[in-house]
Amino acid sequence: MGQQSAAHLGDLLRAASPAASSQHQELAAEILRCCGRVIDALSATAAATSGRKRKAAAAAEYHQDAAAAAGGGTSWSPPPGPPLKRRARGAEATKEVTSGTTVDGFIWRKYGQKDINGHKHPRLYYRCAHKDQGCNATRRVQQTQDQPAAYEIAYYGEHTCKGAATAWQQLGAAPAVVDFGSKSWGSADTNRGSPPSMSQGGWSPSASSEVGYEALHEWHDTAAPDPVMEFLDGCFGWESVLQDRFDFGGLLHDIATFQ
DNA sequence: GTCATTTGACCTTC
DNA sequence: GAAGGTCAAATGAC
Repeated sequence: MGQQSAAHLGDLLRAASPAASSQHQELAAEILRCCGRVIDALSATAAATSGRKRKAAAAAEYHQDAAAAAGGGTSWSPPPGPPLKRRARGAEATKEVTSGTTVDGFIWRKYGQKDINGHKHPRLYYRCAHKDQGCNATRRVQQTQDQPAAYEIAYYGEHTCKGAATAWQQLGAAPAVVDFGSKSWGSADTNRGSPPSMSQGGWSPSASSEVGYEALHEWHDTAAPDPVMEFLDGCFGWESVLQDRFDFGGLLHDIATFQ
């Protein structure tokens, strides 16, 4: 999507000023190159992960088949049939290691806790609070041993609930710039104004991304609207994503979240 | 009274 | 049989 948007930007710049300087052209080309590098890196990461276990490889194979059947899309759903009582060890997951358990925009409900062999701290199990909507997303939180302030979080399944999507829409902004650092933790009726699940550590957006976005908006609100500005309006969020959180684990999760 | 969390039991996988 | 993941009754907070 970023690649297409960058190409679109190049077209708009050419249309806006046919005699545009080579600097503009070079900038658009650079954006396209960046997108290409990101996609290559993500593809390599996915391939490495899927090759670790037979089951993961099988899941990747299913993924590819499903994507092909869907016309090249990248999202997929688990195979049909009754849900497994228990997921296989080493099943596909999106993992990230964070300081704190992070607020990721979803409301999680704890459903279990288990002492794990070789781990000093118990493993915590969460599922999406919108399970009643058929959302089967779960996450597993494990406090690391060597770094007590760090948590290894594994996400399983996709969010199919409406809650997450509508939250973005209601805030009227690109997902990347939603202010999770504020007091608005999900819906008030389900969460009574408290953070979703564990809150130690937490996460708040960097000042640069939040202030930067507002400043850019203020700047461009004063300018005359034109196609280029409309395009940029929809893309400011991407800038803060890449600038603030450019680690592949987090990026993979961001992508899954945005989908 | 309602809802989220806790925790022991049960189920599945290895 | 051990270990990990989930269920569901009990418990506590609001």
